[in-house]
Amino acid sequence: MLQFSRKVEYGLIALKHFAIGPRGAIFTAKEISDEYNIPYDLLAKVLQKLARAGVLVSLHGVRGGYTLRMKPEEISLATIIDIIDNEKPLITACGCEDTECCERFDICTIREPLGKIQREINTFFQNVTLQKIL
Amino acid sequence: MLQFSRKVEYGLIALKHFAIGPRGAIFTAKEISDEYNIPYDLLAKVLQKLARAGVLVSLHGVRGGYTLRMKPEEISLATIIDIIDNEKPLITACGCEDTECCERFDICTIREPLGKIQREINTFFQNVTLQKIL
DNA sequence: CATAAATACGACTGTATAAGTCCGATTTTT
DNA sequence: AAAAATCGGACTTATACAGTCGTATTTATG
Ligand code: SF4
Ligand code: SF4
Repeated sequence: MLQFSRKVEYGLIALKHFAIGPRGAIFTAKEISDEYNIPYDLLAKVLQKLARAGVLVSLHGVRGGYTLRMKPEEISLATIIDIIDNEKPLITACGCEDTECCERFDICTIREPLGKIQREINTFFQNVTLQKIL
Repeated sequence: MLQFSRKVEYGLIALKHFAIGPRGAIFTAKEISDEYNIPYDLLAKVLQKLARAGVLVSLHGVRGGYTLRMKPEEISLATIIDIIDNEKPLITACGCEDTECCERFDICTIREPLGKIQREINTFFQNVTLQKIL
C-alpha cells in the first residue's frame, strides 16, 4: 500500500505532540506512549533516534524526557523518514547501483523514469514540514 | 523504503515493452519474462490482472499472448498500482475507517493531515501516465 | 549517598506481507 | 491429437516490520 511505517507514524504523532504543546515543554516517552496508546519500547527507540539526529533534545535521569530542538517549520517529512527508517523517502525506483542488488539492472527499462518520479516525490516530502502537519 | 512492489515493477516493465513495440504487437508472458529475467509465473499473474482490468487484451491458445488495449497516455500509474496491488497508491494515511483497524483511531492527531498528503500524492500518480515513463 | 525515574541500546522473537512456486484446467491454433 | 498459450487457486518460502526484553547509564531528589 505504499504507506508509512508505524515507526514514522509514531514519530509524527510524538513530534506533533511537542509542537502543539507549550514551547520548550518536556515530555517523557511514557507520557506520550500512554496518551496515544503506542507501545512504549518502540516509541522510546523512535524518540532516541530523533534525539540522536538533533530533532529532539534528550534529558536523562529523574524528571528527564525530551523536548523539541528544531522548529516545526524546519523539520521536513523527508528528514523524519530518513532518520526513523534510515533511508530516503524513495517512493519509486530502486536504490540499486549495480547488478549486485538486482539482476535486471543492466536491462531494466524503468529505472531511469522511476528515478525521475522519485526525485519529484522526494522534493515534495522535503517541502512538507512538521508545521504543515499541525 | 516506500517503494513499489516487484509486481508493479514487473507490470511497468511489461507495459513499457508493449508501448515501445510495434503498435498492436503480441507478446507472450514467456517472451517478456525471458527478455527481462522476470519469474514467469509471477509475471503471468500480473499480466492476467492487467488483462482482466482491460489494460491488456489476452489471446488464448497457440500463438496467443497479450497486446495493449488502452493507449499509453490513458494508463496512469495510479491505475496500474490499483490493479496489480489491489489498492490505491496511498502513500500516507491509513485506510482506516474505525477503531477496528487501529486502536488509536479516535485519538490520532495525524490522520487528517496525512490524508491531505495522501490525496496530493494520489493526484500526482494519476497524472503520471505510461506515456511519461517511456 | 541511596533510590527512583528516566534515557540508551543491543539482541531477540513473533508476525504479517510480499515473493515465488506448483499444479491442474481451459482455450485455440495447427 | 498435440502443442502453446492463458487462467487461477493453493501452497511454500523469504524478508521486513513490529514488538519485546534485559541491562546499562544518567541524574534529580530526599
Ligand atoms: S527492476 Fe529496475 S528499477 Fe526495479 S530494482 Fe531492478 S534495476 Fe531497479
Ligand atoms: S495511527 Fe492514525 S494514521 Fe496511523 S493507522 Fe492509526 S488512525 Fe490511521
